[in-house]
Amino acid sequence: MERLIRSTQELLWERGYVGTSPKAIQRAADAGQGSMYHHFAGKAELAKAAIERSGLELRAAAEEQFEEPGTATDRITHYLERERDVLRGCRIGRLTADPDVMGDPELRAPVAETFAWLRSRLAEIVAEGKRKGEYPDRLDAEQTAATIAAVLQGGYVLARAAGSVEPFELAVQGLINLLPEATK
Amino acid sequence: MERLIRSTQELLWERGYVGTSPKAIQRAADAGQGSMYHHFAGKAELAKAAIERSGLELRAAAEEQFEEPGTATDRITHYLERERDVLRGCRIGRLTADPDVMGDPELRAPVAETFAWLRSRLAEIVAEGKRKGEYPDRLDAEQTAATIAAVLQGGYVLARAAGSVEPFELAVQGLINLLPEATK
DNA sequence: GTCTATACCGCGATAGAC
DNA sequence: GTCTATCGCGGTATAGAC
Repeated sequence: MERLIRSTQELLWERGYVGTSPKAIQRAADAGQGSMYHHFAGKAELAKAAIERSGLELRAAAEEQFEEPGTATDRITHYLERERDVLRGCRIGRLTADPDVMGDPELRAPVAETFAWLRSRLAEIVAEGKRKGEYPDRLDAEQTAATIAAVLQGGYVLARAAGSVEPFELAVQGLINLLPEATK
Repeated sequence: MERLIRSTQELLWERGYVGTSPKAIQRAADAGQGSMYHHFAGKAELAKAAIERSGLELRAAAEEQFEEPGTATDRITHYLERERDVLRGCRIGRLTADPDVMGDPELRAPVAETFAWLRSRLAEIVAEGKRKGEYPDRLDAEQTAATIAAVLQGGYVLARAAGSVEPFELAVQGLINLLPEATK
């Protein structure tokens, strides 16, 4: 049952919801048909569990960087430059392309919540940077937070399109260079 | 045949490659089975034509903004703020999530080329801004170009996740505010 | 060129045995 | 709880008539 969820997470990441069949999940989890349908009502319910799990993991991984000591830019930079499996893309952001996920409120909710959390967490950090004089007052925390999150998500897209991590790294460095710096 | 391509473009945009069946295309194009397979060897070939077409259209639409008069920031801002069907996402960027597209060199090529073009075109504009003294020398044109493209692609992702254009608009404004300004 | 018929396969789920 | 059998449906393609 744990294996079913983990396998579903992997397959959703790689192939999305539409591209993932119950049979493929069972194969990957080394579980039988009966087992899967005993624990979960169907594909959607299993996907829901997997997406929620992935959302929690994303938050935990991000929070690790956010809690690092240092200035706001330090923490944001840590987060942006964290080691990532860039060419696999974002497990959550990916689902945004899936009409069956976006069309089902149960599946969509964890996706929406994950990004809502991420943006508000980033906004807190930017706001703190403003309070401490690291950033000018005119910098809008919500806007900047959205920009940071977007660069990551878009970086994945560009990298996958190019088949190379380069565009991702360029985009991230480009953003870091644009962030206001008190020290320069 | 023209209708087949157009319908495929629409369906790929909405449902992706995996989620689009030949039958659905035929329905949308009001064409028969035989007609489709007469003109195209199969789903992949038709998709290739549709993706190439969408790539050309994306380039044409972007070039329209890039050719506007004004400073580099003006032109970039025009491009970023152009009216878009944000919640539908990017027709090309979307395909990046599709393993069957990324796995087929024929289908992947037009996706890769479109973004390669976009980034190099944006880099030219940034470079011109540097030459004209609008941007400082230390601004890296390729990095900044990647950042701009990423904000758009990521903005779509965030907007779709939220079910609202707001995050897209925040991300775009956040980026514009981060761009160096000679006039302020 | 376009139509209809046909084929084979895998999807997603249910049923009932063990 | 897990297994196997079975089901109806749609995906993707081919064949041959018109």
